[in-house]
Amino acid sequence: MSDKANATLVKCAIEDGAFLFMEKPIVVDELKYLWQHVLREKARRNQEKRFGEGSSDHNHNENYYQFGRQNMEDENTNDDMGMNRNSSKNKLTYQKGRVERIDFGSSDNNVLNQYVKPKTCTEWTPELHEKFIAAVTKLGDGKCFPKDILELMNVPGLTRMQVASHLQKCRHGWQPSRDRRPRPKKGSDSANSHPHRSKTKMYGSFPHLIQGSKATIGNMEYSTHSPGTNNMGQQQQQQQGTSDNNVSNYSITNEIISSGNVVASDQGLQTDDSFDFVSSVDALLSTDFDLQEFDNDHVVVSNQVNLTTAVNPTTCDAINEEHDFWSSWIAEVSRDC
DNA sequence: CATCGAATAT
DNA sequence: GATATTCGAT
Repeated sequence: MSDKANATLVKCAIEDGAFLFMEKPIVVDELKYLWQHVLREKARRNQEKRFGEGSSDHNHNENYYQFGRQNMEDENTNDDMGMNRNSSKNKLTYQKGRVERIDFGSSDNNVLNQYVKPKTCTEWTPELHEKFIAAVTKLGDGKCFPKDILELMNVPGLTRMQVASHLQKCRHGWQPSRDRRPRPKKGSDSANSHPHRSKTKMYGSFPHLIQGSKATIGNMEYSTHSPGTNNMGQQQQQQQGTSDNNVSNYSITNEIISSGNVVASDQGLQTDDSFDFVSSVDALLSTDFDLQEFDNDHVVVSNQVNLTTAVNPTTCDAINEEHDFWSSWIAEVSRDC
């Protein structure tokens, strides 16, 4: 996984033995399809056993075999495929803050949101920042605490940590250093509505702008006065990601296609939105994904999957095993996310 | 025990 | 540079 997903990187990963390259942050919808790759590998190996492995392009796939061995046989003996290991920590490296999306604007985008990869970071748009400023203003100097700000802002999905982070940024860039009260070790507190705050520690201070310093929110510059007069709106929401790579890679793309390993796109695998396990197992039997279109960065698979491989008893067993495992695994994952 | 916020990581 | 996360402090 990487937060960069240009074709060159993907190619390197694949050549190094990766089975599938995923762009971070991972979303559950992409994860749902992972089991198919495991199953396919299993099926492939079953076939290999029966027909002998020295047959064709064994060399070319050396790394690929190793990958399979480590990640499947090992964990089969564990019988939990490693899911119990640091289960809480492991949970997909699916970090809360990273997948959150904040839309306090238009409402009709729920459907669309299912397909759009969440942004990695909260973007403090001018609109968001205005709410922040409003809250901070209302609270006043000495009472600007993330929790209170968060409440006043009343933005669904926004977290206290994010507010705290933003507050910190504003204080750093904006606060005159002279106003910084020292931060001594201990101190008995007595005043204020916040009983546990030391007087000396500079809690809840109002974000101030240093004279001459620049602070940007979204792409607006803010000065000490009237932070509200900006109308840029949110224009540049999500552009980047489509361009930004300098590699011309039709050949690379073709390699990926012909190697048959990678099917990934900006929007996740789009073969089956309903995620039906039974039909997905069938789908697994085919390694002939139909490639419909691609750009420099992505390969998109089509909706139709051809069932070209015959089913045999051995394969069926393998399929059922994997099916059961991934069913529960994904169920668990879904629950926690 | 919640949460603050400077320091640090990403 | 902006945002997220950590971690000792309160």
